[in-house]
Amino acid sequence: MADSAEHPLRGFDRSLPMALLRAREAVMKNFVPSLRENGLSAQQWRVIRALHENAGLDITELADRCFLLMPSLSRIIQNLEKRALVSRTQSTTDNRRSVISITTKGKALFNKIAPKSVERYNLITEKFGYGKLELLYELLDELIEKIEVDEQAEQSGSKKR
Amino acid sequence: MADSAEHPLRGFDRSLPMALLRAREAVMKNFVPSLRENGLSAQQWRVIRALHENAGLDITELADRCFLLMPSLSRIIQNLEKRALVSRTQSTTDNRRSVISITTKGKALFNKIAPKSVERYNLITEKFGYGKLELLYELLDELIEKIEVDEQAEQSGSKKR
DNA sequence: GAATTTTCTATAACATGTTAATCATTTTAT
DNA sequence: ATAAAATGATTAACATGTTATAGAAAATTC
Repeated sequence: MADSAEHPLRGFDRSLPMALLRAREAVMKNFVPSLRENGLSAQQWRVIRALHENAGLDITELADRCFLLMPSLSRIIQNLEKRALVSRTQSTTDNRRSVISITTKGKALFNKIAPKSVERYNLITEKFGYGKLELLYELLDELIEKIEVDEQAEQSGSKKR
Repeated sequence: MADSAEHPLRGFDRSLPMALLRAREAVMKNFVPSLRENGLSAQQWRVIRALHENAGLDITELADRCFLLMPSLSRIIQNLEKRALVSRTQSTTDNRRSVISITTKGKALFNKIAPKSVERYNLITEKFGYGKLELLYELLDELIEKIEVDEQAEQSGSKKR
């Protein structure tokens, strides 16, 4: 048996979700102010970035890449559309589908913000160490992988379907 | 010079905030359903836990421990108060201060949920490995530490006060 | 090919995140 | 002691998270 049955509820501010949340907040503090100066939230920035990498995505695809839920993304797109940072066209092959693209204005904003983000990111890499950062990525990926496998096991196991 | 100036904007779904977010979401999926069955959000559960560990906290202290902003916490307490899971009294030494305590009903709910959370946590520990989990904690703590130092340097440096 | 099911998107309703503003109550400065 | 500043908590206003629901259009089944 593993040494996993004797721990009570962890120190709470030392729980895993809390640790991840704190770390994320600490990282975000490096990026949010510069975004805010340019009138963008972190989520809006994610959308802009995704569309800059690959313009012409339908909303479901965009939600997947940005890790946003559809209702949130739906509102975000409406917002960005009003500001003419993105544009929407209807798919010719599927009338349900909207295709979102970044506009010239959106690209300009991206080009204004991106260098600062790179700079911030490099600063973090420098302070924390490249090796440790890579190790952290690996651990996070592995954590996700192991946990998600678990979910599938539960679905095909205890639950129906 | 470190090897930090040559990276363009990272692959995006491979950015550090995104990796931390994904990991956190994956972890939370293990806890949220059981909380939800008992009518609690993750944030409400944090408050209940904090008060179970130490009843009689003022709201600022509670916000700090739960890593919640005051406006959010203010609303959460109002909600929990309506449901009689926590109670509020006025500080005798400082009339601005509210002191929040967990009620008997709140404790009962805690005792109902806590075992399941422990179980879930142990499962994660088992799947991911105790050593890796500890390593992850260390890395996250160190990341936070290094980044926050950076913030202070900026504050006393380029910005005033 | 009509009925059923699935998919894509949007909306509803409520909780939370986030910045700014407000208000009352200390605390500090003078 | 009074004015000024700081603190504890709430509210306002808006964006997002989250689950459920709805609607239209495709895909599937029969």
